[in-house]
Amino acid sequence: MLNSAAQIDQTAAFLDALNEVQREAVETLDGPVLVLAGAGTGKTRVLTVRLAHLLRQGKAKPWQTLAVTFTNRAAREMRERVTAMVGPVAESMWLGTFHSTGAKLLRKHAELAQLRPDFTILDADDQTRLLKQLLEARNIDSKKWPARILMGVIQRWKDRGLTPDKVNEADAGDLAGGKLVELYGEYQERLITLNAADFGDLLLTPLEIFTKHPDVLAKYQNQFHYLLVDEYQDTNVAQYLLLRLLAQGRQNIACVGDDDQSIYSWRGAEVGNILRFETDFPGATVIRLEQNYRSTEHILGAASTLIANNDGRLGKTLWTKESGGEKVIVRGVWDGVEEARIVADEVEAANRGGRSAGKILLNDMAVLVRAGFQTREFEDRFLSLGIPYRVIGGPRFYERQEIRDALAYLRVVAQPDDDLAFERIVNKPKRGLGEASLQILHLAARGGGTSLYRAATQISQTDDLRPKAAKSLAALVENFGRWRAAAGLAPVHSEGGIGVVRVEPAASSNEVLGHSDLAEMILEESGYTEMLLMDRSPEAPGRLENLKELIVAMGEFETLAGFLEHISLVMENAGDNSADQVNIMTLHAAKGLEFDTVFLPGWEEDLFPHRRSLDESGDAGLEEERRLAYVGLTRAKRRAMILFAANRLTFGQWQSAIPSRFVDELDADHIEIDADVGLYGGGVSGNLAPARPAFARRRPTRSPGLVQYDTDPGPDEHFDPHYDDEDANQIVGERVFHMKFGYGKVLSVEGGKLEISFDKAGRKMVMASFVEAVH
DNA sequence: GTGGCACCAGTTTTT
DNA sequence: CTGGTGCCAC
Repeated sequence: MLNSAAQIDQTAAFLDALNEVQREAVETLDGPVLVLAGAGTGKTRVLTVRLAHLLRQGKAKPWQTLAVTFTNRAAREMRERVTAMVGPVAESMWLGTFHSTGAKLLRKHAELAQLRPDFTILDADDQTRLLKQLLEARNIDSKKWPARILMGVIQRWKDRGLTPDKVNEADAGDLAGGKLVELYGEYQERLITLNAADFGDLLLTPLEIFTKHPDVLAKYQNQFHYLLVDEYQDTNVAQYLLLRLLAQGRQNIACVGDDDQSIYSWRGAEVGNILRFETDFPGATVIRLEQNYRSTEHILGAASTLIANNDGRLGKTLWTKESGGEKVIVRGVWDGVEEARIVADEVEAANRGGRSAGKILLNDMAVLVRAGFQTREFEDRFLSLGIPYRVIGGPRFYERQEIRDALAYLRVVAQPDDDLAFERIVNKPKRGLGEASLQILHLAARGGGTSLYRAATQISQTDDLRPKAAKSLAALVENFGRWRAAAGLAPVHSEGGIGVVRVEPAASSNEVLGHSDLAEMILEESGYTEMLLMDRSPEAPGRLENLKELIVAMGEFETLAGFLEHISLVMENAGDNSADQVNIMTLHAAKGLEFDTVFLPGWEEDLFPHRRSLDESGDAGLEEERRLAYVGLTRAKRRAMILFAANRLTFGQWQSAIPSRFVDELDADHIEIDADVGLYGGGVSGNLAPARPAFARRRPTRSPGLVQYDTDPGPDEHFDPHYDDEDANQIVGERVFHMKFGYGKVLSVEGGKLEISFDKAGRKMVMASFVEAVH
C-alpha cells in the first residue's frame, strides 16, 4: 500500500470540509443512491471525495470501481482530484466518459460483434457520407431526404438502444420513402465490413453483447462493486440500460445529477431517467444538495422563480448563507448593435475596476448566447474596442477540413481498408480522380470483395481507367506504400479480402519514422501543403497553421494508432487559458462553468426560447429552454445582466422582437429593470408592461453601480490619442492578415486603429494588434 | 473533371 | 446575409 498516513489524514480532512448533506452523499456507499446536486452546490467535491472515501474504506479495489462522466474534461478532473487524495492507486480505477468506457469494452470483446479490436471510430462526417452512399445506391431523393437528417433519426434510435430489428416500423413512418429501417440495417452491415463503429455503437454494441452473452455481463457485474455516474440527467436510454445491467446484482449505483439542468434532450438525453430513479432502483436513497456556494441571493432568487415555472421537477430549493449582493440587471435595448455596445462597455468598466467590487479579470466574465450566430456582434464590438476575447466551442480543432484531411491520410496509412478515409483524400489535392474514376474503383472493390485501397493497387495496373487517371492512382498507391514503409508497417497485399490480411508492424525495421515526421512527409509529398500555399482564400494561412499544430500535438503520442484513438474519442479544443480574455460561448457550452459576471443577451421570443424548440417539442421544448435560462443565470457568482433587443438583424432582415417570456418569470424582487421608454410596452412581458409603470417610466441607463452609457458613444473614445503615428504610418498600404476578416490592405492609421480594406469583408476599423503584416 | 452559378435553409452538438 | 449543395456548361 502506497497510502501514507498523511493521505489518510487528508481524506479525513476532505470529509470534514463537507457540509452535512454533502457528507451524507459521500458516506452512503451501499445501495442505489441519487444525489440531486443543484447548481453550485459542490457536486464535484462530493463525487471526488466519494470515490476517495470508497477506496480509503477498502470497500473496493480501484479496478472494481466504475465511474462514468460525459466529458473528457470531467473525467480528467475527477481522476486528478482522486489521485491527489488517495495517491496513484486511483490510476487503475475504471474512470472515463461513457463513450471511452464503451470503446474499451468493445475492443475487449470486438469479436462478439464481428469486429476486429482495432476497429475505427467514425465521426459525424464519416457517418453521413456513408449513409449518403447507401441512399444514392437506392436512388432515394437526397433533396427530399437529406442524409444528415436521416442519420440523426438513426442516431436517436441508437440512443434509445434500438438495433435495426428492434425499431418499430411505425416509428420510421415514411422516412426515406419508408425504407429507413432497411437502410439502418444496411448501414450497420457496412460498418462491419469497414471494421468501424460510430459513436452510438460504442454504447449500443456493448449493450447488445451484454444481452446476448450473459457470461460476459456476469464478469463485469462481478468486477464492478461500485458504480458512479455523473450528470445522470443527461443519460440516454442506451446508457441507462447499460448501467442498469451492470448494477444488477450488487445494486451499488450512485447517480449524481440535476433535473433542472437537463438541456440535451435533442441529443437523446432522457430527463425521465433521473425522474424515474426511485422506481428503477427501489429502496434508493435520495439526497438533495441545496446549499449553494456560488451565487448571490438575488441571482439564486431570480433563477429559482424562473425554474419554478417548470412542471415535472423533482424539486429543490437552492439557498445561500450569503445575503445581499447586486440584483440581476434586466436591460432592454434598441438593437443588437446597442446590446453589444453595452456589454462591451460593462466589460471595460468592470475590468478597469473603480467600482466598489474592484477590478474584475476578463477571464471572470462571460457572454452566454443561445445560438452560435449571436457571437458575431460581440466579436465585432470587442475587436474594435481591442478587448481580448475567446470564443469557446465553434468549429472544433479536429473537425476542421484540413485536419480531417490530414487525419484521413494517416488513417489510410494505418488502416488501408478504411474506405471512408481513402475516399476523402483520393482527389484532394486534385489528381484528376473524379466521380467517374471513383465509380469504377468502387465497382472493382465490390466485385473483388475488397477495399478501395486494395482495388486501387490492382486497377491502376489495368486499362479499366483512362490512362491519366490510372497513372495518378498508381502514383497515389505508391506513395501510400512508401509512407507505410516509412512508418514501419508491412506492405499491403492486393489479394485477399478485407481483414484477411492483418495489418501488422513490419518485423525488423529499425529505420522507423516518428509519426510527427511521417505526417509532415505525407502532407509534403501528397501535395496537400502545396495546395494550401497556392490557395489565395483568407482561410488558407490559418489552415496551414492548424496543420502545424496537429503535427505538434501528434508528438505527444507514442504510436500513430494511439493518436488516432485519442482524437476520435477526445475531440478537444486547446483553449488558451493563460491569456486574460472575455469568454463568449453558447449556454450549452457554459454548463458546469462559473464566472463572476455573466451577460445573457438575446432574451427575446423566438430566439430564447427558440422558436424551433417550441415548434418541435411544444411544452417539453419550452421547459428545456427554461432550464437553459436557469443554467445561464446560475453560472454567475456575483453579477448577471440579461439583455433583450427590440430589433434584430436576422438573415439580413431587420425583425422586431418582443422580450422573452422568461424575463417575465423573474421575480421582481431580485431584478432591476432598465428599459428604454415606450420601446417594449405591449410585449408579453408583464414586468415591462404598463401594469408596472414604476419600471416602464424610468429614464434609461441610470442604475446605480452601472456605468452610464453614452447616448452616442462616438467611434473612438477608448484609445490613447497620443499613440505614436510616426512608425504606424509606414504600415499604410501594407498587406495584412486579420484573424477574422482575412486579407486586406491598410488604408490609414488612426490612434491604435487601422482602417483596412479587406478583400472579403470590406472596409473595417480594427485594432492594430489584431493584424499581422503579410510579406 | 472542374469551376461557376443558382437555389435553399438557417438552435443547441459533452462523445 | 451566409454557407452548403446540386446542376450545368466548358
